[in-house]
Amino acid sequence: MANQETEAFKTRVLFVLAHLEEGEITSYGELARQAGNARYARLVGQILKKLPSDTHLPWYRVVNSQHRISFIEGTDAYERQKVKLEQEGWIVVGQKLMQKEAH
DNA sequence: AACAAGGCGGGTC
DNA sequence: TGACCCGCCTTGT
Repeated sequence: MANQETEAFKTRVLFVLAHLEEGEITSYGELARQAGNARYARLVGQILKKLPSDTHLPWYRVVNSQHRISFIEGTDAYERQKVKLEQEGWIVVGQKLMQKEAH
């Protein structure tokens, strides 16, 4: 993938991310797909990882395809994401994310 | 230059 | 359900 293309891809990823609404979640693969390259899920992870810690972007609305938080359970990052999601109506059952009201 | 590791995903057994 | 493997691309060493 050419450098220029990579940049464009990143830009689209951030754009899609910025437009996720409260309570909505997506996966790395899905985000990659929406940004135009379904097979760059890993790249999405790297992009999110590099976001500034004070970013306003909803990085926490991105989970993996099994609907699980990708950080290792118990780590700070994991807890931060969990808290954020819980504030938006999600709960962690077992390791899986589920909506609080629906069922 | 070579290799390992990553906030992954899909498929198989 | 869980443990693998394999493809993907970028980054770090």
